[in-house]
Amino acid sequence: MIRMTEPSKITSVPDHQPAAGGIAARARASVGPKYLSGLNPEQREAVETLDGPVLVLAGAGTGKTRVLTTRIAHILSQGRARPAEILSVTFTNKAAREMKHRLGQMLGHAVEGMPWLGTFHSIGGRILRFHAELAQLKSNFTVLDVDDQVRLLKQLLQAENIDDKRWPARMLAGLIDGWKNRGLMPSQVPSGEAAVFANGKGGKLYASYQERLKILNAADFGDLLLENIRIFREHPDILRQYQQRFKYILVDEYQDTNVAQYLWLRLLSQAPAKPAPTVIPGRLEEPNPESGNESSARDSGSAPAAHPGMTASAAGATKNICCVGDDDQSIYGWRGAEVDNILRFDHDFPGAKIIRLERNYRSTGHILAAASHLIAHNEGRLGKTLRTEDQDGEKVTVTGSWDSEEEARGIGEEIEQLQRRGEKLNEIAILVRASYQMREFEDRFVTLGLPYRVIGGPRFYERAEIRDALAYLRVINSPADDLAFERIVNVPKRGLGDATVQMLHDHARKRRIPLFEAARAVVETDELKPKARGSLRDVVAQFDRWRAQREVTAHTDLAQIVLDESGYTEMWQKDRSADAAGRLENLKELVRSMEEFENLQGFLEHISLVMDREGGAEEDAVSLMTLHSAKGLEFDNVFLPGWEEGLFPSQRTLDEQGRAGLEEERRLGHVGLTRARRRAMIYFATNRRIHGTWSTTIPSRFLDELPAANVEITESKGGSAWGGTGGYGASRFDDMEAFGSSYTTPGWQRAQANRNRGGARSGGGYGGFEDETATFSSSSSAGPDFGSFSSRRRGPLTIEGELVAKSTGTTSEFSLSDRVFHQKFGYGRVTKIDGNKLTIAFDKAGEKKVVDSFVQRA
DNA sequence: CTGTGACCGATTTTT
DNA sequence: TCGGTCACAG
Repeated sequence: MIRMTEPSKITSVPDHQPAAGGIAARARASVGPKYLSGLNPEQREAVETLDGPVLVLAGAGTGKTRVLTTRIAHILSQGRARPAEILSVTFTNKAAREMKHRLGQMLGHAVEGMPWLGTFHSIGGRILRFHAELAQLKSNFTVLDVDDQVRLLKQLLQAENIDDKRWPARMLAGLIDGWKNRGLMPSQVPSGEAAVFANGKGGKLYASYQERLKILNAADFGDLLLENIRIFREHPDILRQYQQRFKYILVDEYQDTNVAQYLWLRLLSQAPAKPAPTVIPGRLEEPNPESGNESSARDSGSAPAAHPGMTASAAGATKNICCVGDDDQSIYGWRGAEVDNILRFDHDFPGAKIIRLERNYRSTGHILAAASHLIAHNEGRLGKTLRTEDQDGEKVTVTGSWDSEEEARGIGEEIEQLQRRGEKLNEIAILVRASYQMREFEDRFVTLGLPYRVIGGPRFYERAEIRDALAYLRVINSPADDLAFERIVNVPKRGLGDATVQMLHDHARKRRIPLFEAARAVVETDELKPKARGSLRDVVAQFDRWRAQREVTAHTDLAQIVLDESGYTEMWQKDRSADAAGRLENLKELVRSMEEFENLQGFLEHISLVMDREGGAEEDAVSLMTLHSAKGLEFDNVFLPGWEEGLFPSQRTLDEQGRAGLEEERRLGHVGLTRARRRAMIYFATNRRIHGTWSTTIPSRFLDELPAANVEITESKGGSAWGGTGGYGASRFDDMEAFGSSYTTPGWQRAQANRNRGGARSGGGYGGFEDETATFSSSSSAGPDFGSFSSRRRGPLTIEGELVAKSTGTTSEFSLSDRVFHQKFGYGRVTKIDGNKLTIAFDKAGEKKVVDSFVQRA
């Protein structure tokens, strides 16, 4: 492995000063090394606490990445480990790149020597390639994308004679993904859960899917970790090898880890077992969520002894693992992230040191106060109190408008106003809950001629043209890649439709050969009509030729040749649709990006893990994105439209996840607010068109949860706020008392009423928060005031019932055909049970899916 | 095998 | 309302 250049290269600035005494010398001085200066005491503690497990609770804008990178620099400069002995994982390629970049600035070019800095999946994939044969794979296995997965599952469904209308392949893909996220191999899936798909065939399908993957020499994303876990468990010697290698482990965004990632980390973070491998205790043995008692044990109080075996053998046996995260920013529960992981850290890693980073360097006082007060309504949290030494700044504004169109118009005007005041468009973002909200803004911006860019959306490697191109290359690289072959055999159109593919399948299965070889054989027979036979023969011949050329042509050139000769480029050139040009551009970009890799093989191995959305983003433009994709970003000015019940918090989340869902939505609100440096502007509309039909909405309950002292209710656009640009008649609002200076909208009133009812927890998902009216004096006193508020909230770290129930998949306490009552839908009868989700036939409201905590026995 | 109309169903997204 | 998927006709 590449050695770090020299310790003395470490500086806190990118320049290369000779640094006579070197870092080590300075480290011994009381001041400490230079890179530590400029850290606040908590940050510094997080960097310097090198031994044992550490959890850094890093609130929004508190310098989390800085801590992570400085910690690595510190480990290296102290000579604690060499670069190749540090495992550092992130979730996204973007985060990994950012860390590499920052490290590069601190260390010079030593980053080259950090081979284990990457995403969970890329590192898992890397490890899996080393031991592929232990997973019945070859080291050049393919990583499947979602399309491939679905296509494969469709075939399995057909083979099993299952109606893929009633039981869509996508749904099965989702289930399998969920199981893999939870670390479950086919045999470990709780039978109840395996049965929910296709009348009990779910588990069997999962098993045969895995078998097919091995035959295809392929792995899906979930396998990259799951197969690691399996290998580590079955081969303690291999595990030990990695445990010995990784002296330090760092994890970014720990609140987003799922069970599989947690298990993976747990395995790697145990100190290497010396004698016979001891069984690693606690959750490791039973990722099986059916043992739902675990949670209550965990919950029932102060007993770290809930993991008896672990405390015994793990005390002092856990290595140096440092997880950084923020429970208040956990917004990916719906895709398998376990807030539990972070909430339970000190149980899982006994003796863990917990460090809170609470000084925020991003937002002004009012914004921070609003965000803190909002999130304080959550119960399942570890509790942090963000503070700033910045000025109060402007209050968070809340603006109501008549409908979503009005809302878009108002925001458009406000943006123009900001622009006139000299704000950069790059410093303005609109964060929506759901992507369908974006359309209205796009329309408006197009009319205004306001440059904007949508962030998120389909990623580069998810685009059809990229996948097609990759499929061509995959078939060249591995002729047995049936999924890739199937994808492009008729792209561009060659008259080789379903019928032909079906017969190739039959052939291939009978002779146990890949589709490509089947095609070669079939061409020699007269089973196909002359036309199809001719095109198929051409295809086979073309691939043979490309494979031969591979030996003598650079891989980038080969790619270009393939795209041209296959007619793929031409297909898009002929295409008259608006995005055809962009697709051709993407193809060029793909070919260009291949240069970074040595050969086709290397390119294909990494591409599915590393490809990212395009960079671009040079010109000045407003950013439009979902709240989810805004995590990790910051802007001077942030617009938060659509704060209405049903949309935000999303009704669906509430229905499906109950209270845990509400808390996750609230965290989303917290994430949104904390994106803003100087101005946060919230909007709600009274009427919104959802799926085509207009409906009247009420303001989000989250508005009620904002502290009055830091919020200003403004009139909708064009009005007094900045002197009135006239233009549109603001008059419609003049009559509405709603937009005066106090909380008097119907929603507010309803909310007040509900709140006063108090206690009725299980009713509508509304908790009763007695201290609603707690006023936050503005933020000069923010520190102490927050402190007292939060410390009142920071009770025992128990997790609210549903949260646990949801994350551990316990089964419902209800049984089929129970008679139940629901606050909103009235009486009904349970017709289906899926974990804690019930399907209930209501007497009046019809059949609905609800979370069990929302109903009571009637 | 391909192009056209009916129909269903609608969050959030990374790897 | 809109867009994707599916059955059917050519």
